[in-house]
Amino acid sequence: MQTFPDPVIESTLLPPEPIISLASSATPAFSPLYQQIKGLILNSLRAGEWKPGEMIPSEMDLAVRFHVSQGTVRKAIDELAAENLLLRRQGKGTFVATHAEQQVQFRFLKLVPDSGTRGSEGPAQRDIIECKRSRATAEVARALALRTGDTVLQARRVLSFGGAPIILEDIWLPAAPFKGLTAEQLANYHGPMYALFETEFNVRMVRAEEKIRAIPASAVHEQLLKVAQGTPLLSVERVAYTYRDEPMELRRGYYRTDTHYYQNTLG
Amino acid sequence: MQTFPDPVIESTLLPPEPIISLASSATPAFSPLYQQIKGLILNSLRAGEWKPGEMIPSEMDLAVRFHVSQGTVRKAIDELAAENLLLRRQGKGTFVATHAEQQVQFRFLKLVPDSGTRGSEGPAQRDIIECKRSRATAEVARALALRTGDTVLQARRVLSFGGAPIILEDIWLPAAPFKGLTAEQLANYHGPMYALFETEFNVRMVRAEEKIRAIPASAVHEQLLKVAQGTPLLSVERVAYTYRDEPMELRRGYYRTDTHYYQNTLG
DNA sequence: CAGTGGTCTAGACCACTGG
DNA sequence: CAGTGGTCTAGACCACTGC
Repeated sequence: MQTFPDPVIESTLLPPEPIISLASSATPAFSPLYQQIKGLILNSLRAGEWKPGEMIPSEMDLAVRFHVSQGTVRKAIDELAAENLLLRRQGKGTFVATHAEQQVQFRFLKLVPDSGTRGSEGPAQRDIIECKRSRATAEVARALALRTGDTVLQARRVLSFGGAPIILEDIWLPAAPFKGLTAEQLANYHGPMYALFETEFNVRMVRAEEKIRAIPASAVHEQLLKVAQGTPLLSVERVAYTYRDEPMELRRGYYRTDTHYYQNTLG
Repeated sequence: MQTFPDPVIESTLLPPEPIISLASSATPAFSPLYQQIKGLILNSLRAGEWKPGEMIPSEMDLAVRFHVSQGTVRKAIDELAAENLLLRRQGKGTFVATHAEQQVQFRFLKLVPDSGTRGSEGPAQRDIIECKRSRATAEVARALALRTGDTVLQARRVLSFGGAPIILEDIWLPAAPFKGLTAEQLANYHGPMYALFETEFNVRMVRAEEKIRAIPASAVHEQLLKVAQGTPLLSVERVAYTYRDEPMELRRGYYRTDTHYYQNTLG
């Protein structure tokens, strides 16, 4: 800011924003203005001020609101867009990213068929095998930052592509943030789960960590994935995080890799 | 540029650069100036004007050289840095990224131990098992954009962590770009391969694609990785690319995942 | 202290979208 | 056509590094 006045938030119709400053004194941790703006936008996203799929205010509007230049807002949005939290569309506006869009339907699914491309096998078929409320084991509790014995929602489903069962998934969700979600609801829902979470519970999965191993198929796998016991399967354990970096889902997937492979790009 | 003169390259000590312009007429494909600058910097990298680890000219110097503003050069460098081709260090300069740095030693190796962190097991031990010149099979040729029967360098090695053999790797390199590399040289080299490629052959691996599957251990795996035949292993097939997006290495890795796992982050 | 990258502003104009 | 994001410039100052 230098010779310019500190950006300060005037009272508006919206809840007041924190006062922003460069804190030009000998601060131990210097934080650039655009990072603070990024934080403010993130707060609005967390608070649900703009919902997934909606358009956020224009760069100029935000610049006025935060009392900074358009360029500073722009840099903040740039980073949020790079993290896939926002989506810029030239000539239209900037939108809150969502899992409901067809294009990014399978952004978190890295399994592709040996021949053809992602989706060339037609739409995925999702069959819920089992769905119940249960208690978190120590392992599940650790992954979801819960206490052992806390209530969790548990589901098991099979994903089929081109008619063949390819993936078996066990899913654990903390019960609290998904209050009102019944086992029946889950069992009867056949769309992408992350889209359901967004629209019904204002829970958006933003980032995930996967641990991948090779394991032998068990009797359960034999039955549900139609592979012989002992057949090597890809075990993909995923913990998905929200805007707040809270773990919100544990998912253990078992992938058949005789006709598909897990694709990864190293940059 | 608008009312400013087109940026044009004057004759310098360096080879002349292409003339840059915004091509403001009704061009079918509009390319912003900073993208063109990015391309010019990339060309210099490809040509080896600045070698891995070296510092490139300052933003101001490049702005003068390309007849654009510092901000435009900055945006070009920003993208190259985001792609891990350049490395910015505040107060020092911008450097050509390299695999020789300790910090990014294992940027392409995503296997981590169940307990502890990457490198907590001490330095990796690399044992070359076999190393020879051979002919590209159809499969290898396809992956490396060669013709079947072209000469390739082939190596097999075992990586051990904490004394235990964890990874078996088969590596194929096209012979032409690595002219002068002998099987003996490879066999006696025990550092990170990508660092050797940079310093000795001006070949820098920039990006890689991996296909991951679960496969049963064979007799070879039993012998070299000390696992029972049939034990599920992670099969990681990697094709690594250079600045020019040419495939320069095919690597088939077999990972034990009983004590380690493949870690991946989904953004 | 000079030199580097990093931040911030202000203003102009371009490219794209939709009514 | 107005409104949006996208590009480009010029200039000022800040933060960090090493001599």
